[in-house]
Amino acid sequence: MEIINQIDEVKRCSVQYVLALNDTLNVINGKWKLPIIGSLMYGKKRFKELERNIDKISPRMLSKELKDLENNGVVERTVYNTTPVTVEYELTESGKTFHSVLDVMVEWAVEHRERTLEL
Amino acid sequence: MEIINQIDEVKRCSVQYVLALNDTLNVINGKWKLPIIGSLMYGKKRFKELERNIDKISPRMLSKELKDLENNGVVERTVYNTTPVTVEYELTESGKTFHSVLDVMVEWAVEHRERTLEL
DNA sequence: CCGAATCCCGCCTGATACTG
DNA sequence: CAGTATCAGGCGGGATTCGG
Repeated sequence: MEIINQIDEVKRCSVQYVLALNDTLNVINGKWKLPIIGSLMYGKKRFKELERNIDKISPRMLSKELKDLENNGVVERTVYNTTPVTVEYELTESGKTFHSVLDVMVEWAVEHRERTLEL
Repeated sequence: MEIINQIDEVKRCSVQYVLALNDTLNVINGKWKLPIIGSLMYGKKRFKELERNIDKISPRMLSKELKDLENNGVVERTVYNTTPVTVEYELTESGKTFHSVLDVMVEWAVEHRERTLEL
């Protein structure tokens, strides 16, 4: 058991660990990434729909954040040749599984609150 | 199964969920929180030790971030009446369990890389 | 409709110096 | 040692305008 913990600590210390952690942080960072992901959890949406769904976001920010998420492989963008053009955004498979990360974050916070209030 | 997923979605939509998520985000945000937590994972440390351990952090930032983490119940501060004063920082119980959140973030990132490279 | 380009501001952060 | 004080710079992000 002791040796197991040491192995885990080594793993946690590795460069790979830190790099992977950064990947996840990049999906989270900024003010709008999570609201966008949250909105897309319910299915594909168009640009304007997202803009309406997410409170107070400007098209500039929405565009920038969507591009980030696309580069990170979390969101997929599809353009349809209609006039005017229609663009749809949806979560990739990885994007869909991201809720598991969020769930753990929430779980920790809830337990943390209980532990903190106990004092 | 379908009904279960709906319950989960409702849960994820609730105000409580978002608030808890924010709690966790506050523990993560900024450039220095995770390095500090990581450094304290190996045991209690004094201010100067942390400053030496964490690359390029200024005392100003270290002080501020430690104060944040203390307010969030993740770090505990102990002052000893020596001359000159000795101050030790250590993770609270919640702080120690936080690695479980980090592990899940890393796990997601690793799987995400595999899925993305497959294409 | 779907953005790109531009301008601008606040605050977060870094650097440096100083105190109990 | 363990921080605080002060100033300056950069960058995230808001507002607005314009183009395909």
